[in-house]
Amino acid sequence: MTKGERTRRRIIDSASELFAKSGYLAVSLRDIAAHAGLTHAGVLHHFPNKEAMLLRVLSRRDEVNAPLVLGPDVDPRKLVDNLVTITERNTGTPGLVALYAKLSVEATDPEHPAHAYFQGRYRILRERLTEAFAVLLADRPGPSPAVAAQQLLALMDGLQTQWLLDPDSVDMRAAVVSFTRILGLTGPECPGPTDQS
Amino acid sequence: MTKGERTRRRIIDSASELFAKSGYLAVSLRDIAAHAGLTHAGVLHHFPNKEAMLLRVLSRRDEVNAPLVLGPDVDPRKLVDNLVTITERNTGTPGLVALYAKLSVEATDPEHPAHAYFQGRYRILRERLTEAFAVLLADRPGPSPAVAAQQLLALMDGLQTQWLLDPDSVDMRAAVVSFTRILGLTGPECPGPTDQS
DNA sequence: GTCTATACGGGGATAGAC
DNA sequence: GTCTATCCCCGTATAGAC
Repeated sequence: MTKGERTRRRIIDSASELFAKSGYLAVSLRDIAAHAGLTHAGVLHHFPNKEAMLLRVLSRRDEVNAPLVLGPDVDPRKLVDNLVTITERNTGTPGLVALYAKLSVEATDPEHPAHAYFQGRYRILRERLTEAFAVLLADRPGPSPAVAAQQLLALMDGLQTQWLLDPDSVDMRAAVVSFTRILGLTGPECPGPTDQS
Repeated sequence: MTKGERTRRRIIDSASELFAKSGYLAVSLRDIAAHAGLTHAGVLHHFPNKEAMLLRVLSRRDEVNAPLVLGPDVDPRKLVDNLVTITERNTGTPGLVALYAKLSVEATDPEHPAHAYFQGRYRILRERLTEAFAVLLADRPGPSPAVAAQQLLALMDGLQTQWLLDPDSVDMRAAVVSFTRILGLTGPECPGPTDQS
């Protein structure tokens, strides 16, 4: 591992920690640089701009969550479980949840650097969920697998906004589990992995 | 109408237009001032700071939509219809949808000027929807009225993100109507006001 | 009351020395 | 690869012209 790679890693670790604690806007390049042990100009030698660092932080998180949903070997029932698990896990990292929520909406602007990234991300997620739901919902009344996929993704995103605004107002996990149950994606037996998390 | 009032109006019109196009953070006081035909210091004569302008823009839009949901004389069934109507209407004003979506997520930050505004907005909406659903869902299986309220609001918000990213990927109205139907808020008869919109 | 001119501290980004 | 110095823009504040 070269010196540059080590420095880049230090920078991203610092950015990740500071972003998660205080959000993207409240943290300056000078803050990150100081935390990583160099000047803000030094940081910008390794990343073209602040936003590129943010995207790097987020994509590193995707490397953790993506296999739970997009992996080749997750069967439909397990995929639904994993979505609940991700929702649970999100409850522990409000900083990162806020970052993702902010970026996905900002990226709504076609000129935004992350526009294509999020377009592709949602398209792939919808496709993957549609496939899984087609199996689980075969011949059930209610929405088509494609619509159910849109709905579940939208629900998860929208719940985050309400939860970030007022954490006590919403139980994200309960709302997601409840939705999978009315759709018929989950049996009424057990709400997921465990009830305590 | 005094000269001051006309200027204030011009400023808010400009701010509304620019915020809708680019979001709150990306638009500067100098941008707004130039669009309204004065200097940024002139703008700050009419509004104490940028935050006050934002809140003024938000409250002006609420004057249109709020009666459809929060009005004292909307009965439960009509309220559900109105939510579908708002969803339909949103399809025609992507700029305003983007503004609200961006702001509601930005405002997740406790330091954000509109934080309290959006906290209160969601709280009231949840309360109002919970009351209405309590009537419509009496003794039905599925989520409690409170959870159903959280879910429907979350669904509407999340659909907007997907729709703004890729308008052809999602039919917001269809997804909302479908959801009200599985909940049992709407009978299977008619999907709402009309099917063509 | 309405507005311009100007200044301050802090932000992201760039140029060029070392 | 990292620094210092610099640039321009931001929100905000004040002084003063009309």
